[in-house]
Amino acid sequence: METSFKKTADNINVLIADDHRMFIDGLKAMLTDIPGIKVVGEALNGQEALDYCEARPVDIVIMDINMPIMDGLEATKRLLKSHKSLKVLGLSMHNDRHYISDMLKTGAQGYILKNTGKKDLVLALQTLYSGGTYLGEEVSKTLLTSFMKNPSRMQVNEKLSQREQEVLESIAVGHTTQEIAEILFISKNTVETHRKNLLYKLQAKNTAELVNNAYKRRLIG
Amino acid sequence: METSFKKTADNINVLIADDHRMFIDGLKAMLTDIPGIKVVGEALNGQEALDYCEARPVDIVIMDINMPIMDGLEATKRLLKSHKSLKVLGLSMHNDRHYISDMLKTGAQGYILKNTGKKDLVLALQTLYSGGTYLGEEVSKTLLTSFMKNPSRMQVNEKLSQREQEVLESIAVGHTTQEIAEILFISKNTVETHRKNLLYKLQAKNTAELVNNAYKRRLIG
DNA sequence: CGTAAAATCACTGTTTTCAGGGATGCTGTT
DNA sequence: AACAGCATCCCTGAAAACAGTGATTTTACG
Repeated sequence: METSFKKTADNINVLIADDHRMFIDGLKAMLTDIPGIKVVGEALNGQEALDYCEARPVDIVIMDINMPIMDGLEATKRLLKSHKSLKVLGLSMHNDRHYISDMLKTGAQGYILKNTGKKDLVLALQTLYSGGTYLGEEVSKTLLTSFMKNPSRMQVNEKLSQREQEVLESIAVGHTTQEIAEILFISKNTVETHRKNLLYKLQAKNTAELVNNAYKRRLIG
Repeated sequence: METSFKKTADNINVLIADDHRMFIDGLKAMLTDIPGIKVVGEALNGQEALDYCEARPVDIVIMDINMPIMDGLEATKRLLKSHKSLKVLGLSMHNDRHYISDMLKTGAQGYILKNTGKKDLVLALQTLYSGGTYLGEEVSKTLLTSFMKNPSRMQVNEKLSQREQEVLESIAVGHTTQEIAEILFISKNTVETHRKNLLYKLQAKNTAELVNNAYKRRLIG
């Protein structure tokens, strides 16, 4: 339970994590004249976001998903583990089912697209701060149509193992099974097994579709 | 001095074209306090940028490459055809050789990444306004290393024919040569020839790399 | 400690891709 | 008329991918 005393007069301390500095600067400039919201820091990758939150109090992290060093998903997971009261507002340019559900599964309380306007951004921050969940309009639609289409199938085989990921990337750059075997110091047979599992997990019937689906699900790119 | 006031027309009239409204707002906020630069308008796609430039005088267009309706390349081409004195500053998050060279070939006088800071952005705008060309530091590096690696080959085979494009897309979604032949009502041999030419043009050694490279060059996706 | 998931390896046989030639007709341009 | 580019078609042989099974070892976790 929260205290009976609401701290409405207090500023919401916001940390922006995005690898595009221009975007950070823009957001900061955009939020300066919003009363009740204060951008207290910025981070160019997940690791920096973690470091910052260790050092200073933060209410909400606006978290980009695609970042170098440590991406937004991993950063969110770790952040929420150590800072229970922290809120994370997922931010991405991709209105993609996998993106959104990954972020929400990880514990983010909100998800907005980069084409969101100032108004909705502020609304999202306020909603999260008061304990709610915010999804942009387009995002909600995507999630809904996604649920409609999916008769509960094909949910199990979502994540790839470490090894599968490595094989996938190697396939994508054009290596043959034999070459991959040599690169990873394993048998050709093993690579074929991984390839087989990849085809199944990504519902592809050959390498071409495999790479294509991997791009669509942002497993590579 | 001729007049007590310098011509305020010294202001650089900037139009921002980007499909992410949040980014536009951010940029605008970021440039408001820069003397000599004035953001006079915004466009969410290439078509809007064209329309705006027809209606009002613009010095520089900050042009995102990936936009719906009409992308930055096409918009730049058309803009420069009708407005000779206009400058275009290419903007993208991709530090990719093909992106950069496409944009420059189209006639853009500058190219910066979305992780550019305010300082460099202003510098870029001023450089372009005074007739120069501006490339960000990372961008220059990419271009240089690209030239180093490329002993002048592989420039000719840039564009795909209509048929090749169709075959490429069909390959990407997982169809086999035989299936594509049936879909396009042509012989299997013909499809194989197209596939062969695609592999050559995209410098790939198999379908996996083909799809991968096609994504990188934005031929599909 | 048991179990499940991941990673490893193996074999067989069919299908597909890939490399390498060569050939024709139809465009539009010079 | 000559030329380049595109689309179409054909053939062969080697290499790789794919389908279908089965099995062992390692690792992670409750």
